[in-house]
Order: sequence, then structure tokens, then C-alpha cells
Amino acid sequence: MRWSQAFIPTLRDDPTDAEAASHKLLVRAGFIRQLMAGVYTLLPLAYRSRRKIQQVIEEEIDAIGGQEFLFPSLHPAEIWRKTGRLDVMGDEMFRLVDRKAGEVVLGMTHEEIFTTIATEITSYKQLPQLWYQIHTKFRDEPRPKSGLLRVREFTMKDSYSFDLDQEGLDRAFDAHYAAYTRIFARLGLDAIPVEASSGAMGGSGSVEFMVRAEAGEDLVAHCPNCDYAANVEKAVSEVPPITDEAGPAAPEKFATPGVRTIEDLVEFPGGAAASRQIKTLVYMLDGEPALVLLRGDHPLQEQKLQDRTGALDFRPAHPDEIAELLGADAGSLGAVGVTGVRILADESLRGRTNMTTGANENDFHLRGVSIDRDITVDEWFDIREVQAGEPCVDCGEPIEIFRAIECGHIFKLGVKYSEPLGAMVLDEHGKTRPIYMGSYGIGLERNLAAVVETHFDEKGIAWPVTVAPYEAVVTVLRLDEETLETAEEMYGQLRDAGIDVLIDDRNERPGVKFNDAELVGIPYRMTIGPRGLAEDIVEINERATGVTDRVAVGEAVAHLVARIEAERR
RNA sequence: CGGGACGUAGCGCAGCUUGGUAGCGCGCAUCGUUCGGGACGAUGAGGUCGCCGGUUCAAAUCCGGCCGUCCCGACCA
Repeated sequence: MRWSQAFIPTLRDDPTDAEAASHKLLVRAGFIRQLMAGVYTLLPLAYRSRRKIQQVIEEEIDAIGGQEFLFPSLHPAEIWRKTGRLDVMGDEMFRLVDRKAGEVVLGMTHEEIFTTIATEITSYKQLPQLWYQIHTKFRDEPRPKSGLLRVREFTMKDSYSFDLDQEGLDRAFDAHYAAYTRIFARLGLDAIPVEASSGAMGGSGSVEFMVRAEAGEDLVAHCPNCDYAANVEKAVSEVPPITDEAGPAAPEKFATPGVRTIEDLVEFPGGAAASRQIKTLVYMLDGEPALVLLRGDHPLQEQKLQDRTGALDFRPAHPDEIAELLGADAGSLGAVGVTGVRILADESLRGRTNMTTGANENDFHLRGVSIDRDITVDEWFDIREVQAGEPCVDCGEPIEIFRAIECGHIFKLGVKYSEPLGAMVLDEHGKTRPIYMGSYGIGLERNLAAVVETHFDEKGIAWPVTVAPYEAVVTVLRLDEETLETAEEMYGQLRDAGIDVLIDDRNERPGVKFNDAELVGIPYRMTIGPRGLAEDIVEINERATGVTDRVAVGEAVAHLVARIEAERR
């Protein structure tokens, strides 16, 4: 490709509305343009990179036995109704009505649709099967952001495994785990597998592949010592035991004027340390109020609460709902003596005595509260969010918490979809059994953005060869006859050698060409100018390191081809 | 959904307080001089000032409504 003819609209300024590095750079370097909130056009450079990611994924999924399909994006709402997910997905699902008033949805994932085809599997002899596609997903995200990191229309590789039993599913899951590890490595991503919440997908277990990045929207708890890693939505840590005094025979009410927060009560004379307080939160779970109890210094992890309770509709209660329920405002709430309301408590409160909590009367608290004696806890859960520095459950070392991008997610689904949709087989004893399923997803554009998030500097993007839109650019410094002729010769030879190469034949000054090549992030630049040619040399510059080698004209192509091929993987 | 901000040329912005000819930088076009790290000069093209309505002799500017976009919190590849 000739740069003079290529549509590579680079910009001098960062777009104002971009925050994330990948967002700024992909716009500025001419890879993407926004069409509307969370919807982007991939310009030729981005499309080339995405195709390379796609190629890597196809190779690795094919290598574990994947068969590639292409499923529709338009789905009848009815299929989603059968598994109950028409409601679960809520407003995140794009819905439309066709001319015959039929309810139609746009696919946001494809468990139901793949399973519909899988009903044609009738015998255990046909198992296992591993099916996948690389296609568009639509999700009406409440808040698209950060360029390609979180969008409403995107490309996903989604695969689905079909096995006779749990052991088969485990094997398919492990095969994907290994394939994903290879995929991310080839893309130049340092992806950490972490335990994750399964959310709306359901099933028995899931692993997310997380890439550490400032622009990431997930928090990962990680132990640097033993490599324990989990999404904070799932992560656990040790809670050092606390020895309480027995306390009084019954709770004692005391006045706490103006005390509204845990911190206020810590400071208040006659108050209590945060670890000796009971925090009382009110949540509406599917329309029903529930008290949620935690230690004063422990934050609630809402995803855990949602996972444990299975609530679909889920929100903190409004102030008026709280007042009506408990007769006091947030800041003076407690669970002592409360009946007729579901009370959920975090495990760390078990057996605690002599605690302090709100009295359900504004400006009053109770001290000397013993959980078992004074509060009717209906359900005990692990619902607290782990904090950096807490001891690792496996080795006791302090855990760290960092931001990360979820680049892939693999799920053990079990029979959640096969049973309601009737994907059954006869086993070797002639018995009807539901197929065990897994599902496995990688968002292509998000991975593209994740590569940028981890491969850039002040000059622009620095693509790994495996994802770069072009592997090399031949930069022609002067368009005089001799220089141009040599450059064309090199360009032709590189193309013949199978290199994805651009020739920058624009009538621009060298600085413009250097800056554009560095902004776009092409891994190797062959610089050809009259000065070098006078000495029979060209320069080969590596974008990532900035290192420039002077190479004899006659050896330059072979030199560059060898380096690029070594990095293709 | 709750909170905050913004919408003026392809991109980045000023003008709005105090109503009266729509401006700057970059980019773009033509010509000339330049040419190993975003050149210089000359000439020029390009804007329904987000949309609808109101006030006014007159609205980018004042008022009302709507739409769009971004950012911060609750959701996911």
C-alpha cells in the first residue's frame, strides 16, 4: 500500500472527549471514528489489526478442535424467553418489532442460539462438539466509555462446548484455558487468569483473563507471593479474628447527636472502633427490602450480594423507603429487634459480641450488641469486598488490588441452557441426558484497545508485529529519482517476501513521515534517503525500542524479513 | 438510572457576561521557495453557530423545551 493513497487520517490533537490512552491514540492515529455513543467505525488500519487478531484466535480455537459457524444477529425473542434471559438481560438487550409485530432482539451473546442447533445432536457418539463464531454482538450498555473498551456494537469470538458429562466439560474448559493463554500471549498481552463471578451467564465456574491497565474497569485482587488472583466481585481474603468482651446482658441505647457515619461514631466519645461496629445497609432485592449487615470497616461487594441472593432487580433503597421500613434515616440504622424483614449478614460478623450499631431512632445507637443473641440473621454470606493489604487466604501474604481490562471470559455452564432448550442425547445405556455446555468469549475490539493500552509511549502506539496493521513502512525521505527507485525496489522485495508493508511516498517533509509512522505504531521502519544511499546503506528502525540499525542496501530486505518473521509467532 | 459538564469549519478552540458584519490555530487547495524529526510566503475554499420554539427592529449571544456527546458512581467481551 502507498501511504499517498491510503486513508490514514492522523490528527495533531487528542480528541477532547477521550480519556483512555487507547481511545486518544486510536482516534488520533486514524484507526477509528465514532458514529454515536458506543459505536465506532473501524477505519482500514483498525480493520487490518482486527483481522490479525481474528486470525490468531481462529488458529488457536481450530487447534483445539473448534468448528467455525456464522449465526444470525437477529433472534426471535421467544428463544430468549425459554431460558428466562429475556428478562434477565433487561434494557441491555436491543429489542425491535418486525412488520408482522413479531418480537425480535439483537444478539448480545449466543448460548440460546447455539443450543438451538445443538438440539440436533442426539447421541453421545456425536460428542464432544466445539463450535464457535466470530461475529457482531449488540449490547445497549448503560454507559459506553473509553473508546473501544466498552461499546454497544462489537465483534466477539464466542465458542460453545458440548459434552456428555461434567468431566467432558472440564476438559473442554481446560482446552479453552490453554488456548486463551496462547492467544493472549501471541497478541502481546500479559493476561492473568482470575476467578470471576458468572453474573447473568449462570453456571458453576468462570475464569476471566485480565490485562493490567489504568483504563481497565475491573479490579483484581492478586497475591504477589502465591499468585492467587480473583476479580474483587469474587475475591476472598483472611479476616484476622477479633476477640470481643462479653459485654452487657442486653444492648444499651445511648444518645449520639449528629452521628451519621461509621467514622463519626469512631470519633464520638463512647463510640466504637469501626471493626466493632455493625454497618446496616438497606437494599431492595426484586422489590423486597432486605437489611445487609457488615462490619463497620468492611465495604459491601454488590456483585457478591447479587450472586448469593440471585436477585434480578437490585438497588440500594431510597431514603423514604428506609424511613418507612425502620423509622429512622441512614446513619442510625440497625437490625436489633427487627422482624419481618429479610436480614443478610457477612460471615465476618459471626459470633461477634459487644458491638455497636444504630438504634433505628435518629441520633441514637446501641452498644453491647451480640449478634447471635440480639439479631435474627436469616442468611449468612460472604458479601464483603476485599481490601488491598489483607492477608491472602492461601498463603497469608498481603494481597494487592489493581485495575484491569477483561479480555476474555470462560464459563462452565453445565445444563443451564441445554435443559430448557431440550439439547439432550442418549447415552450408552439409552438414557436421555442433557448436554453439558461451556461458553467462552473474547471481544476483538476490546483486545485491540488492550494491546494499545499496554503498547504505547509519548510518540504514539507501538504495535507488536502480530497485531500491527502493517509490519513495516518504507519511509522515502526524498522523492528524487534514485531514492524513489531504490525505495520502490525494497518495497517490492518486502511485499514479495510476504511482509505487510507500506511505502510512505507522500510529498511530505521527513519529520511528518517519522511522526506519522510512530503515531500509527508500525513496528519497523526502513528509512531510505540520499545520505544513506551515498554510503550504500538504509536504516532499519524498531518502533518499540527506538533502536536504529544501519544496514547495507543489499542486505536490508533479508535482515528486516528475518526480524519480522521471528516476531510473528 | 443518580450527579457534573459540553455542543460554533475536517480537528482543537475563542466569541455569549453587555444582542447588531462569525473569528483564531492546525488541517485542506493553488503557486513559489524549501526538504534527515510536524517548513516559509502569497492567494483561496470551507460554518443550517446541535434542533424546535419564544422575546426583540435584530439572537451564536437572552428565555423555554428537546436531542446529542463526554466525565464521575451502580453493569460486561
